[in-house]
Amino acid sequence: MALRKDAQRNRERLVEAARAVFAERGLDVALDEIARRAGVSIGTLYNRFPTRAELVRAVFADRAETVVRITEHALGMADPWAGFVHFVEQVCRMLAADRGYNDLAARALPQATPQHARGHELMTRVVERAREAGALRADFTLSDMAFVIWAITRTVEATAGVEPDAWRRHLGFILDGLRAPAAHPLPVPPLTEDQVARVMRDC
Amino acid sequence: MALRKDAQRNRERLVEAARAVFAERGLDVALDEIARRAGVSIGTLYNRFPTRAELVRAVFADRAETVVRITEHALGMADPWAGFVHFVEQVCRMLAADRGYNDLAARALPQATPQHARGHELMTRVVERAREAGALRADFTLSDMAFVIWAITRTVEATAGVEPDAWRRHLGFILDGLRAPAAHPLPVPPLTEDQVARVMRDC
DNA sequence: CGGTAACCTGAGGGCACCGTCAACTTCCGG
DNA sequence: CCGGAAGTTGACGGTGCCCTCAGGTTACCG
Repeated sequence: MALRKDAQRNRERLVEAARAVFAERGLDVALDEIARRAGVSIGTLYNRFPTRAELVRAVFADRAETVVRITEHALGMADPWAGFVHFVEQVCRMLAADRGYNDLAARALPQATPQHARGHELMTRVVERAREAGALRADFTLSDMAFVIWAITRTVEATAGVEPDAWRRHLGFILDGLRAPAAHPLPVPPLTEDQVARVMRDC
Repeated sequence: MALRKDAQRNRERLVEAARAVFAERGLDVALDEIARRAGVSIGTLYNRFPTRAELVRAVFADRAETVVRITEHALGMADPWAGFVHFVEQVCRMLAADRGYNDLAARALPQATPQHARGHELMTRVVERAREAGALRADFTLSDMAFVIWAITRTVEATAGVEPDAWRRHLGFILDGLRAPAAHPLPVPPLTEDQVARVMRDC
């Protein structure tokens, strides 16, 4: 059962307005501001998206695909380390460009979506390829990517208004710690898949 | 003009209650919960601390001194790098132990206080000593400490409920990126003192 | 002991946001 | 063109927190 034509149009307007408002004000804006910006009543917003999470999911659905494209490009690069760096840099660029996406990543990381499985698999490949080439330190696991993203997320939050490129410096330090020759023994094992899932579930 | 005896007692109760509540629930708890926990009315809380920031300052005033002690201990260590690591580790331990302090560091870092000047000077010495010994990378500045703190802050926030020691692993990666031999050219200059100040002022 | 200034109290108005729903409007198939 | 299903509207009650202030209470000085 498809949506009626006007309902479909309103839905698109809402997503578009939400995209803009989330991007500039973050994920916690009042919903009625989004409705107003979409030229639609607050009731309609709740009709289409009974919960804030559903609206967020609709707005950022395409991001998962973007991440997939980034990983594919990374895997196409000759140098595995360069591919890894490209991947991380591009994802961080997305964070810096959109306060809403930054908020999202700070809480739930890539968020489970249809493409999530594919993105997860490709990310794994990017990481493993760099590790097996001996460029990425051997004790780095996929779940450690969370640390990288979280870290940049906070720096973006803090510095966006003062020096929007500061995260690049921060990422420079991080990457230098991930190269194989830099590795020193770590005091604690990585988070398990299960723990990562639980962290994300706790919103 | 000193406070009346009962007022002084209430003040202490409030700070004590706030310390506990901030620690377990973060800096954004409702103020009336603190008043209730202190066995005092909300009006009294506002009498003593007209603004939330003043209460926060009172609660965490002693932390500045703790940081000073940590730096002094760090400077007493024979190995400059070990001193630097000790300093960073201890500060991060404080973040992990207190959700309120973690929140505070995420926003304003050490917060300007009386001891701030001394703490700032000692921190500078810890950093410079490690750098001049050739252990800490040469392009690391004091303002880059913000990245370290911010990063851990976020990881603590995300993982405190699932794996309270996860930050130690994250810090391991970070420290490996700060050793001199790990250094690769950074794409962007450090934040200036002025920029750091502005970041902190924006709450 | 007063008497006064300092202090405490907690009900209440304000505000911002949430989420609902009965009445109204629009679409669309027949 | 019409009837009903689908969709829209926005006022409204609910919630949680903020902050104030008039009236009652307590400490302290002489």
